[in-house]
Amino acid sequence: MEHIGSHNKLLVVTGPTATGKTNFALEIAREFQGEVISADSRQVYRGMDIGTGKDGKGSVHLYDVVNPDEEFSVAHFLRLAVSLIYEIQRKNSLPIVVGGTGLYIKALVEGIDTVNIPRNESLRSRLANLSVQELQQMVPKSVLEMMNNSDRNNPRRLIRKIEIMQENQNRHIKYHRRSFDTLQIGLTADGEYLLERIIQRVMDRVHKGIIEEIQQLLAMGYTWDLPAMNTIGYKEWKCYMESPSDEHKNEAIALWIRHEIQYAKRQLVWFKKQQNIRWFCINQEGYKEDMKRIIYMWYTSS
RNA sequence: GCUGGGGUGGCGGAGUGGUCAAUCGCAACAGACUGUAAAUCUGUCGCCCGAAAGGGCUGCCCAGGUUCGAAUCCUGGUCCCAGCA
Repeated sequence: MEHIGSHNKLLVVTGPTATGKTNFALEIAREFQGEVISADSRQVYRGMDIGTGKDGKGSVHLYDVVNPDEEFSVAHFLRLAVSLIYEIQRKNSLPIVVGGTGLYIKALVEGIDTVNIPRNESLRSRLANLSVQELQQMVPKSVLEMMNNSDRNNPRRLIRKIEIMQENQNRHIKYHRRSFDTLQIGLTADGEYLLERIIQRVMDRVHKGIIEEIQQLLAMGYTWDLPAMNTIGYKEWKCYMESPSDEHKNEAIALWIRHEIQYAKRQLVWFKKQQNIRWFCINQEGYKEDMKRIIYMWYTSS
């Protein structure tokens, strides 16, 4: 399992939505003999293609790995991605992880301590209807004090904390960071330009048939309360699906665009704190050549 | 033209004499984030001074009035909506 030299290289392409990450990654894959792995929490769902923008379907790993009513999380991503990376490296190819799900990328690059502690369904169902205050009372003061204010008020985080505490200590096996020789490329764009691209892309997806895609998902029995359906590009259509009209359609599109913009901003907040990402602005002349130069230098170094 | 309803902060929408710079939702802005992360959560959100506590100013269509005190009551104006003509 030892990887040396160019055999343990890992290229990561990340950044906010609508910056052309996937297409760029596919281009690099062709030029550098690599394989693309998606690091996207929504592209894993089968049947959700248009709304999640699965470019290069057929030549990207980790698209379509579960059905929309199945569970998926960073832990699943990590297991799948790590074994794929090893496999690709073994073939002497370059693994290229591309995606905007910041947590997934971070988990892959920096490791994540408690991944080995799985969900405890019975515990979760017991806690499901408790209020934030009740949940807070279940975690020790010392732990609570270590949490920041927003986490302390976040039921999901509290439940996870409780879940972790319930596990016995020996399950606390830390996830050891794989020591990949990693280069992280970040793609971004000026505010104005990013907005234009987002709007353009939403309209494209409407034309490509997002409505039909959702109708199909609903026909297959998937419901609006699934986490998968709580996805930008899908959730906005609930009202329209229940009573189709031009008005509802326009509302859905407007909402979708807004959510997409908000999402991009949230991503940027996250990325601002991530170290070791080499950023490139896509509305700058020659950015692609610069990136390729950097990648080439890294790729050929030992 | 008559009758009824209504005009509140960027928007939607509470409030019907004091505890109201005005619940709440949305938007906006700032931020958090280690098994739902395209998710979830936090803070700010009239203007000015202040790190904060706090203080000052303007304010619920407009103009007057009643009252110790009005977004809330009265009068007039104006605009919108519904019903009747």
